[in-house]
Amino acid sequence: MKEYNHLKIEKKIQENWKKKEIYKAKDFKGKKYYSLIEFPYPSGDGLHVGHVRGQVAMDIVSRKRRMEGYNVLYPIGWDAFGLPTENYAIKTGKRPKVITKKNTDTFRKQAKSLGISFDWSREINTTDPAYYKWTQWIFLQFYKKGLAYKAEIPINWCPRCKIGLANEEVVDGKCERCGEMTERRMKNQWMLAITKYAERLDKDLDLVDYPERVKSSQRNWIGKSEGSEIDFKITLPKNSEKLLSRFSHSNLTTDNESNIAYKAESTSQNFLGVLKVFTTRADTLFGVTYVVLAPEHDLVQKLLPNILNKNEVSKFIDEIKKKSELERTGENKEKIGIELKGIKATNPANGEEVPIWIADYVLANYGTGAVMAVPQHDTRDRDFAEKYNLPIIDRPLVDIQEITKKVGGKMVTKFKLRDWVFSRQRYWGEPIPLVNCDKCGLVPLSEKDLPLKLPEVKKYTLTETGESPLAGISKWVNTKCPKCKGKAKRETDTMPNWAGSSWYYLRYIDPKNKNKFVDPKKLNYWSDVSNKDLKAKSYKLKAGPVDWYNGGMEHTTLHLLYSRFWHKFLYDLKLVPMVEPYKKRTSHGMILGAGGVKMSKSLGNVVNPDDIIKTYGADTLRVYEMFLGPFEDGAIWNTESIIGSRRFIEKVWRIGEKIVTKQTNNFRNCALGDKRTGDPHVSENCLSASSLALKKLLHKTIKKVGEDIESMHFNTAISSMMILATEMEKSEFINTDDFKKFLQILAPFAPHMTEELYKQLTINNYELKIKKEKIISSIHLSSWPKYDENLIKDDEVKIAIQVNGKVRAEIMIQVSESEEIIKEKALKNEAVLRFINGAEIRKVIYVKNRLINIVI
RNA sequence: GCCCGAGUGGCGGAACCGGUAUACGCGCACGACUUAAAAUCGUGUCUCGCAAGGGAUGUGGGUUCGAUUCCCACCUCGGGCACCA
Repeated sequence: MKEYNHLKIEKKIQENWKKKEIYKAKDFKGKKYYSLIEFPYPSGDGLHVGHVRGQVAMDIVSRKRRMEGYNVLYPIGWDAFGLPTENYAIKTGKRPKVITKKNTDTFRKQAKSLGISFDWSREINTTDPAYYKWTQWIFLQFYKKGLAYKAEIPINWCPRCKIGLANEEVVDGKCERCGEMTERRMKNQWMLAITKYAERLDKDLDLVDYPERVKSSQRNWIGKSEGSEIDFKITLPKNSEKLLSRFSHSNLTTDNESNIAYKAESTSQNFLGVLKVFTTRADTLFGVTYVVLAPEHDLVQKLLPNILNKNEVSKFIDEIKKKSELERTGENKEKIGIELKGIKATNPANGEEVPIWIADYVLANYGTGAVMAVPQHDTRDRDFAEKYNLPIIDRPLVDIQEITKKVGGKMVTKFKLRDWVFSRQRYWGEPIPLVNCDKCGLVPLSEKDLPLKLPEVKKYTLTETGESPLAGISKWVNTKCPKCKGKAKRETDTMPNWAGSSWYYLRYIDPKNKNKFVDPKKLNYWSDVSNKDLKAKSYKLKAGPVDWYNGGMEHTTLHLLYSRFWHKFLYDLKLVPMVEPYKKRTSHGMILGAGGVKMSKSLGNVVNPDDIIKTYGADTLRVYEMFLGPFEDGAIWNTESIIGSRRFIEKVWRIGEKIVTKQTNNFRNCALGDKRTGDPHVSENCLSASSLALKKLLHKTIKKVGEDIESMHFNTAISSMMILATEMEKSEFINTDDFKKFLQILAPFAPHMTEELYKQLTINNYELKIKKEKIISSIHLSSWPKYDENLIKDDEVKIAIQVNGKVRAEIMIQVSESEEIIKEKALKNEAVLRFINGAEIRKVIYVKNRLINIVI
């Protein structure tokens, strides 16, 4: 045994793992555990230290589960469709497929060099036709159920590049490439009706174990709110003089029968329509002084003939429509609007006629696209009222439910969530598998024609009209209708990069299946659904197949929500057994560069894991990243501190070396066993006080590390192992079995070094030679050590003695000693007496095994 | 503006359920080993004070025998959402 050479050891151990396939998950074998990380986008920059953090954390969990006897599925794949690859292809002329191949090769090599225990036999790639066949297939199921539909919606249009941009490509309202301000333009887009699942996506968060911040962020995004829908009748103004006088003299009663009666009057020939508003504050109905419609509201066009200032209004609407989302909703944007002159709305609560306005601060796609304005209670309405000199009146509040009922409205639930814009005018994505037939209209491809492969193109840039590059390949576009065999054209849009990642966790279960997206039997196994469960149907309102899913906070409202939506849809089609895909979700914080800034190429502060592995080794990098700080928080990278983790690894190595070369006294040489600890190898005689203390410390550490891994407190787990290593190195006597237990709990963190030492120790273990036991193949398949309850209890503890809450002395006590005796001891203590100084003792508080507080 | 999260040494951070604040690591200083250096090991390292002792967990209050922990107000930073009626 020689000096610790991480390069040699790690290479050797990794080759051995590969040969023996020890991380392969086997279907239908024993109790399963499914741990998952978000599969990375294989960018040209290679693996980031941030990826490493998440992969290592779940690797630790997965390794511990294996040692606990679970059949663990810890898979990996590539979320490879996406813009950076496509942009790189445009710039270099290289084929996206080739770029992706190169990048995934790099990522794979890097993950392997980190010693992550992925099951490489299940690797998937979203750009592989064998994979996206099923992405397209699921899309067609959405289509068949009417949940995938086409709609004219506004997109971000860059007037200089003459292309439509995805929201991700618009930065501060400007085109990411040329910096031109983008405009809104109407375009026919594919949509997925996620809003149909809004209620369930909100409610079912109760069924899963997600961090509170993730749940609240999703709930925020879904934006459920309960309110009232109330109708305002629109009429030509009548009795305007009478109304004005009413307005100024009306008393402040809230329960006004004559006002309600007034409602009937308005159903005259002046009636023009009904304006439905949504409000969460129906209680303020008596404070309404005007109503506002979104400029895009359908009713506006219908009312136009009756509006006196229709030219001005039309002009106003045109201007608003041209504006981008940012211009319209940007920060501190001043609200603009225009009154629809010549018509009035009637407040159903008191029959008052109020003016009707349209304004940019009312959104067409939320609620009913119209609001009742109560400047007294709403700051936005107040701003607007002040600007346009609209009345602001104060009226008493009434009961929401009561008033809603009284005015003939109803209580409703609304969501902020909007349907998902599912098409991209891009090349590097899954083609949408439908054709437009002149005769039959939109026709989906049949399953046997899937996958609809992405064709090769010469240019990846968009066409002149802003369509996908696919639109330029007439050979591909012009096809036959699957239904009537007549002429048809393919859809040329592709899916967003969120498509492939919405169901990938299911494919890992059965990655090579050619006939189904996943085999239901395998899915049931990996979801822990037994035949018995199937009969009882008790499993449905649970989450699975994934037991533990770790990923970044940045995916909380997009990927995580989208994949929950797809899963629920598949559940409704009876294709997956449970309503939720992920039982438990955790999120890690970002790793930042020095000074707490994001790592970026332009700042030159990007840390390449390859360099760290080369210099310090994968084990050191793994320990370092886990030791950085609390896993769920962000962390600041500091290359200078890595040395601490390396020292720790080397320290453990030195202890191992000492044992292997027999430079230490080993309890094993003592005969008989130890009755107290039940360890057959340890004799009572050999167990000196110091070595018993070491044994106790070991068992406490086993307990702590086990618990800390479960709660992802990796930093404190490592800290406790550092303490143990220091104590072991100091100790004259080290029990080989005890040291092996230490190696086992360290193994998930530093899998290479511990594997090597474990092997060395096993080979050198003379008892095993005597027993002719088989040499254990890998520490990672050994059993997670159990701690001894008796050994984690202390017989003696140090407690503090406080006088008036201040620590004045410390004493050792036996745990078995009674409270009275301990208090007596404390009151006799010299230092304590000095502070009491004859004063009257009012109270003595004893906290078991902690402290005594004497109040004087 | 709203919703989360967080403020502890020179730095990253510990502290269970309200019970000895500053574990562990980095850095720094000194010492041992060495011809020397590196590595390693040891000692020290919040602050004021010679000491006895006092003061410190963003700030100011409160509850309590006792508060980093609970409550109220405020300040700062990070993240998310943002004209959502």
